[in-house]
Amino acid sequence: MVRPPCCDKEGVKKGPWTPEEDITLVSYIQEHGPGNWRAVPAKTGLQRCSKSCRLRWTNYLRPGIKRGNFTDQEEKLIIHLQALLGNRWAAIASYLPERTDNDIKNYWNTHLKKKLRQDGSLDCPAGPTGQRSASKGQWEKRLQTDINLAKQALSEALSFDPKSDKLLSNTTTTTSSNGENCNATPTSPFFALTTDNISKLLEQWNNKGSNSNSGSSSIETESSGSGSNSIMSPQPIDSVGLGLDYCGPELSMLESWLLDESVDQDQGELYDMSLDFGVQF
DNA sequence: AACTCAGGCAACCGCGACGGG
DNA sequence: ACCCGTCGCGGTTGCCTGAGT
Repeated sequence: MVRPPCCDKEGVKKGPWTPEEDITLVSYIQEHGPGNWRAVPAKTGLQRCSKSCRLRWTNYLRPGIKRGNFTDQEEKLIIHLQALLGNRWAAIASYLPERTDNDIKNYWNTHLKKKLRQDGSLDCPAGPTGQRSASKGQWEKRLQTDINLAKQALSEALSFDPKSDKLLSNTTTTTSSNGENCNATPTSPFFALTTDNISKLLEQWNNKGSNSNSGSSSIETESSGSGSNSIMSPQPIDSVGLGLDYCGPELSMLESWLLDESVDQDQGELYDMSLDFGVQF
């Protein structure tokens, strides 16, 4: 059975989004929250398929997306998570809540691949899938190496340096792609600033948000009317005043394991630090 | 100034997973 | 248990822009 493409209908627009379409989509999501993408084109009158709407929101319009250059720490984290997880960009993106999986994927394909190749550290397809041909012993050996590298990178990437790492400083609460609360640097280039209209629209949104969430500013979402979408309900985690809100998902078995191992290897400071950030294991 | 080419990025496509009926 | 609709993800494409000639 061949499934027809979802966007194969007549009258479904493709290609770059216009500022007007962005405004329409943002307005709708502001009112109803993200989700039920199937209904979005019908309810908004947008000549776009549901997938296109979702993609536009998650990759471009969603609050909290940080655009622009990747920091060294982000880069390190991506490199080693890629070594560990392979091309599971969504999983990798969950560690970088301000970046979209598409952004990370693009950055990997356009910058890091090249860089690693030049360094000679990308001599074979990265990730577990690229190592299937190796003998089991070799594969395990390499996997262990990758794991160790990933642990080290995670440790480095989570090291808090307020001077050098803007990612971790002076953050503002907003939301991540997975619906968890996260932060955007107020100074970072904002999303969808293609027109003043969008800027104004979002400003209004923010103002409305600040009415219901005291102490917040700049880019920030508000609770949706229904309250059914957690993505619209900022809940800052930062309780220690470090200026860092860990906004990714709760640490998975992977991180727990990595961090446990780090402790075993006399890297207890990472564990301590993570506790400082209010991260639960 | 005009043209070519390569890089970067937004968007699309297709497949698999998942949940409801 | 099965079917169908929807969503999410990863791979790929194609357009735009800036650098080089």
